[in-house]
Amino acid sequence: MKALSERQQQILSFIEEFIEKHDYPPTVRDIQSGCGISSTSVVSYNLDRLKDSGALSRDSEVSRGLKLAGQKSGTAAPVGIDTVAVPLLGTIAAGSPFPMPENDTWSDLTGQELIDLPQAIIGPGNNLYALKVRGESMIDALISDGDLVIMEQASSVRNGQMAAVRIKSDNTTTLKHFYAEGPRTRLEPANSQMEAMTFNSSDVEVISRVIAVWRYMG
Amino acid sequence: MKALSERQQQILSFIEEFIEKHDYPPTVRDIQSGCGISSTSVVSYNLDRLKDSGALSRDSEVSRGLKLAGQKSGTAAPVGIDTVAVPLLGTIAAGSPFPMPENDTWSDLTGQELIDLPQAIIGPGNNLYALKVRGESMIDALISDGDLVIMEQASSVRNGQMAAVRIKSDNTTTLKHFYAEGPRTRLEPANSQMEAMTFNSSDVEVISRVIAVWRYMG
DNA sequence: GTAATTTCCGAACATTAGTGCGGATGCAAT
DNA sequence: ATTGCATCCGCACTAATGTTCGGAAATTAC
Repeated sequence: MKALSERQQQILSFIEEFIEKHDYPPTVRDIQSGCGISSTSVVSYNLDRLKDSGALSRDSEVSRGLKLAGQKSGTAAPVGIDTVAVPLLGTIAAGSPFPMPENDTWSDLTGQELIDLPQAIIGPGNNLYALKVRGESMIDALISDGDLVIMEQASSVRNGQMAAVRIKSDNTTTLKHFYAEGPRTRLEPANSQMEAMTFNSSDVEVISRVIAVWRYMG
Repeated sequence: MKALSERQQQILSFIEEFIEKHDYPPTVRDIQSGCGISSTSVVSYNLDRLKDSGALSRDSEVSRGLKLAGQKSGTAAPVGIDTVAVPLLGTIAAGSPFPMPENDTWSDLTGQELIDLPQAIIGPGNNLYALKVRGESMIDALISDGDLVIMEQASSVRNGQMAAVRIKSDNTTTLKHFYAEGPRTRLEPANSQMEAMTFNSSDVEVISRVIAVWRYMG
């Protein structure tokens, strides 16, 4: 098999980088400008060559219809791990309204930041999102300023799980361990040195389940 | 709490299947026919909703400019992110000797559990390792039972950083914020409601720098 | 009930994007 | 030189694709 030309190598690695960055393949014209090529037909030509050589597969007449084949031998392919992209929806601070995925206030977030986390440490979970903690208002949940809280949208949780719950009568939201005990609901801080509180179950609304906490101090 | 509509769920799972099958996201019209929708504008409308809810991110005016959030990224697509493999060296509990990387030869990590973490959230760092916390002995460092502590081997740290330090006279090891103040060294709990302690600097030995804490509650 | 909101429809419209073609350029073998 | 081949150029053409808008239908709120 004929070796790939310099241009083809260039295009190939551009495609790779592009996919890594955007999660979808580039268009012919993306490649054109990205590789400093003066005509789309040159890209088209080289893509055909790359397809012939088996370096990628291509769906005709389909925009971005590119699929990279396995890495060429010699380049040490980093072992890909399953990751989950979690959107960082904003910050949570004492007194501020608790951000929720469907909250309109956050709807027009442009360039929503996504945090990639390994599936292995996140576990299963569907509507995940992350919030950055501001202030020390959740110190009794062992969560401090700057922490990143990973949450899962949920309207109910099992006993013992930590959740973001809203006390309707206070209109306050806190993170506590949740225990439904019939008509009453007990909320227990993570710091067991502090006392639990109980409320009427109808006064407690579960907003989200806390999946994990990430604290970075580097 | 408002959940995604049936149609939005349908679209979401179609996108997921499509990416799994093709390695690139679908077009608006792919979704239209795939979900039996009679107008592209309906798809457009619901995609905007899904974007608002954070279920996906979208590049405007870009064909197939979709990226799922909170879902597994396509399995076939090697969208590798930079990861760091951190060895889990053991557990740390009150009273037990503090495990150190010196105890294990770095080259012989067979059988050691490795934890993959994205480089992006770990930051730089050389001799990283992880310890699992057992017990509540570090509650005053805002670290509780089951937490995973990411550490970097270091014999000195900057003031204010959290470190694993050994008090030689006690032969105890704790995690505290470290402040070198000349002949004396002050160790401050993360929980600022608790009091700091000072020791003779010669009595304090820095073992490791605390990089991050991961608490999983799912 | 009415009103407000959400969702859907249909049909354009405006870009975006893949393809084709004639002709150049460069290079190596003849 | 001349041929053959691979690559590149510019341009146009067509298909693919995202967007918009008025209005209808369904749903929810009051």
